[in-house]
Amino acid sequence: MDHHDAEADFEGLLRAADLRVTRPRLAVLRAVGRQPHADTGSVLAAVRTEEPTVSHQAVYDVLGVLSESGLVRRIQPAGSVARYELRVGDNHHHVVCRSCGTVADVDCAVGVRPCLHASDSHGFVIDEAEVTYWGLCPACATQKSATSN
Amino acid sequence: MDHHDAEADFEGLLRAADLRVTRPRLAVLRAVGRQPHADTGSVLAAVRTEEPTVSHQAVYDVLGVLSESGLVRRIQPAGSVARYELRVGDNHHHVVCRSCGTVADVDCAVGVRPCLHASDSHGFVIDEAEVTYWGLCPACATQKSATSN
DNA sequence: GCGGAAGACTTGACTCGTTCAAGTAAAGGG
DNA sequence: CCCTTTACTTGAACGAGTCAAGTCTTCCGC
Repeated sequence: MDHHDAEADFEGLLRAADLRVTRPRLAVLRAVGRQPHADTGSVLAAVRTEEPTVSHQAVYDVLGVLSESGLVRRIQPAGSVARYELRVGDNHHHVVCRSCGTVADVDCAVGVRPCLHASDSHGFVIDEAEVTYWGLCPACATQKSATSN
Repeated sequence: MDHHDAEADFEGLLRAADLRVTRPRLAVLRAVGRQPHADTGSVLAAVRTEEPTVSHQAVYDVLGVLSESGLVRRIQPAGSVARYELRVGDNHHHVVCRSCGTVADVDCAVGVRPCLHASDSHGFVIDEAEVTYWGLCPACATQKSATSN
């Protein structure tokens, strides 16, 4: 038991996923954990505060393998670049601000995965239902109503 | 009543939306109607079969204003370029093939708009719930199971 | 601990969907 | 039919993401 009780055991997660433990991977996991819904650029910047020599290609590669392995989740709302989060496996959803692009988590209203079944799926084999709510975040909503006064 | 009974009255739709009626706009509407879920490049190609001199910028502009006016709907599944469809206002959803990217329509399981309500929306003012189902299309599904034999 | 093979990272060029900017052409109200 | 508004053309630019070649690390087996 070390002094990082509150932090996830990223090294263990990587080993459990049969992935090599490297400084860039640990730094990316910490960065995504610290800043949920960060885009690649933000992750890169955050990583470089701890590991200044990490290349942008490494961050793309790492985010790619972590996504494939299910250690991070990649989301990409229309009109946005790819964003990443550590919260995986609970099938939660997202609400996106149409004005500023801010993303927030929304718990699944149904709770089972996939949490919706399509009425007619055209023969597709469906494994996930992704829900994106669109609207205005509190800040943009008050701003808009103030402007229209 | 002209000889195009089966076709939508695109000119009327444009006028109703307070948009000028132009040859590029009519051609884009026809193209999107013919080929639902087409990306910008396909729309451009289709438009040029009728109007060979239309620029690619014009297609971007037209798709932009038609989307804003609600005459076409823009979707952008993660990892895909923007796609467009004429079917608007019925809040239907989409199923996307993880393997080949094919998109198909799925009727809304609930039927009201927004068809889901978030349990805790963090103060966001939500106006739409967009559902994307992920899986494999019939062709890719049979291909995969054949390969793994 | 140590060596070697598999895999990760660095560097730098490049692709391509999309946007920007300036000038020309067309729509449609008066 | 003219004039103003707004669309469209042309051509350059942007930026997220990818590709490719070479170097460095990880970690397994000894």
